[in-house]
Amino acid sequence: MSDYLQGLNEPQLEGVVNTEGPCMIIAGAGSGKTRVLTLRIAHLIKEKGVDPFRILALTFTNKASAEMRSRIESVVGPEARNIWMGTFHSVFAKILRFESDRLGYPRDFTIYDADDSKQLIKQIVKEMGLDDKIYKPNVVFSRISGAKNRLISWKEYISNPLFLSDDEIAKKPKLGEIYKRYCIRCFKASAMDFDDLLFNTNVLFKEHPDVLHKYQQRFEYVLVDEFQDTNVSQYLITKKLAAVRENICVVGDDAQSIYAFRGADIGNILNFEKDYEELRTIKLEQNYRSTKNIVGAANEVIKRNRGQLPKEVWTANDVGEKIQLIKASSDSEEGRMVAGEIFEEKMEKDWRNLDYAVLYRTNSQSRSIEEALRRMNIKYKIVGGLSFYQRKEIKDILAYLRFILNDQDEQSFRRIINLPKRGIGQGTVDKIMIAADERFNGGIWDALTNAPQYLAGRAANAVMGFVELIKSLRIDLKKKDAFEVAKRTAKDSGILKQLFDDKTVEGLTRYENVQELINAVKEFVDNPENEDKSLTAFLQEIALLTGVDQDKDDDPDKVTLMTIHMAKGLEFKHVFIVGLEEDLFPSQMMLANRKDLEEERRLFYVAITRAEIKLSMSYALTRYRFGRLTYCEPSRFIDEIPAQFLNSSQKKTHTSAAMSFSSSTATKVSQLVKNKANTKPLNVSTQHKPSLNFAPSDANLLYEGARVEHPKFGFGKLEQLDLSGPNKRAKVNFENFGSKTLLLSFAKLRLVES
DNA sequence: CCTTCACACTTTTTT
DNA sequence: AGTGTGAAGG
Repeated sequence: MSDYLQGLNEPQLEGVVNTEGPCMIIAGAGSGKTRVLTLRIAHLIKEKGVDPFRILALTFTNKASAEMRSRIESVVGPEARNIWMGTFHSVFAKILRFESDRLGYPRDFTIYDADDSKQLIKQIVKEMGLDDKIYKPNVVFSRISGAKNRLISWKEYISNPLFLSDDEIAKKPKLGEIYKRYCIRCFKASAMDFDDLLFNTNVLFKEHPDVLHKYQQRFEYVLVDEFQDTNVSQYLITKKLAAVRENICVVGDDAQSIYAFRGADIGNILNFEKDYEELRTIKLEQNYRSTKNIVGAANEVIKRNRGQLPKEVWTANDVGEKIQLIKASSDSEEGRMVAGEIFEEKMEKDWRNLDYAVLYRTNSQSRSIEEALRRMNIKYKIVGGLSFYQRKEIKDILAYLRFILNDQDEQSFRRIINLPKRGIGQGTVDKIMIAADERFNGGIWDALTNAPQYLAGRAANAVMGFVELIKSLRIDLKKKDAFEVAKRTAKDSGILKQLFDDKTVEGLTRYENVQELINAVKEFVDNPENEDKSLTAFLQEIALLTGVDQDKDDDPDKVTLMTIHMAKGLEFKHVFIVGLEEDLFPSQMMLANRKDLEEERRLFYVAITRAEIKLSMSYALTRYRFGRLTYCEPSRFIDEIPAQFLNSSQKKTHTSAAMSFSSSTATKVSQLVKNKANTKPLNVSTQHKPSLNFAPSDANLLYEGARVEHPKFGFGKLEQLDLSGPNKRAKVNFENFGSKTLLLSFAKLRLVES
């Protein structure tokens, strides 16, 4: 037996050596999934003599693929570099670029990010004279995205009465038309959005059998990681590619499916069994990561979901510490308690910062944690959130680079045409776009170079200045490498100078960020692992970066802060799950139906199973949301963990959450308010102390004219009640604070019997 | 054409 | 709280 097979358990070994034919590995959390996948590939190369060029391995993040690659390399050597491995999006972007002419796209097509897409949708909605309150970019975008992920083209969409009547009922009858225009505009702009990369790959394979055939021949073995998170579009691509040899291996865990909102279809796992009769199914059930307490708690939580694939995750590890439950009076105290806990435990056990992760449901929760960590001088890093490449100044430079390569890229054009200010306002831009449409067959560049034909002198001159700038940068592109072009772009565009002249702190940071970007291009060009050093390749790479990829870190010893979604696949000695409050986690958006709530529960399961040795969960009784203080109740998820796994001294019963809120919470709240009042002594005397029995009334019981009590503002008369729309409001005239409009979703009002 | 100010809306998660 | 949009005025 080869030495790399040592130490594998029975099913793991089976997963590694049975390389032929369709195979599905259901891998429980922490069961050594990545190990099996990497060794399987290593085995293919080393034992079966498969050419690495003929292996296609698809992962969810670049980080996962980089890690797998290096682990394979440690077994088989540098040959591992030749494996086709990457995210779905990056692998098929590469293929699409190569085959772009088949679809009528230029090789240097632009990849639109979600921002670009929404911006374009906004424009289209406006141009169609529709109400952007009804056709919100986010909603429209997710509808379009959903259609593409299910491989429904705009043509099918607008000719299918089912969708149309759906949209009629949703009072958005024009969605199909928007979808159509959106696709046409993207194509005209020589741009593909994220979903197009998969959608168009499907089109490519469907309409060009010879191309499909080529790749079918090339890839003898197809492997898919995180299979539970693939959507129909992705599944079909892999299925088609593997259709000839059927050497397809998928690895996933239905209990960790957390991307249904993005079109991931858990049905793929179930269908897989139907699609391949000869399917070999392997279950990895032994958890090597976590303590018995953590595994036990996770099992109990996930048991509440229906329709799981039967499996029993167990561990031979120690029982370990019980799960710690932290109750805080406010979000900022939650941060302090978490930071304090880390500080103390680090001293006590001699652990390092990198042993810790703080996980939350929404990015906005990071702030209070950051503040506390900073105050205690604990180094931390935030994974995801606003990434480097999403910063304004960076996107500005990137827009220039994109436009140099693709002068049909409308979104980039709009971004840079007047940046820095060169006297080309909205009116002129509109004229240019109209001229492009009417006189130049949609060609933006032609419209620009012929500006004097239809623009007044001053505006025309400004436009010609811009044209000259782009032209000269383009000449550079032919002669010099991507780094030189990026450097000159930053300089010649005037952006660098503008930032340099801004002597504020933010201005300096922005200036440094742009320098940083130029360095990134340099690194890209200098990196021998990148075969393609073109500017296009660089732009593609950063467009498809995933959140977990971008930690180019000097000092690795940092506490990790991130959303639970980003944490999938990672592990830490001590994990904190913060913000375990109703309406936050589970999110209020996910309470409507069982399916959504179950996805939230799987998310909770993912969070729990990230912990190796210790798990802490926290909730706060008050929290600032939308800039307002709101009152919170502990999450139902806390109750789903049996007491035997919890640190009982802290385990509180909240069978009557409202009651406990009225006593202990109310006093804490008033203390909190007092503390705050110290900085603003004005309020001290007028601050209301809620009644001892204060408990919020059901919003449905409220009526106009009622006498109500608010924990902070005291007594008042309900003057106006607006229950229409999602934001139910009440206008209350308070005795001591005057008239205020309160959102009922936040404000707790008690009906006072008269 | 550009700047400033008031406002509304936001927070679900991401390739 | 923070950002983005639209109106008004310069």
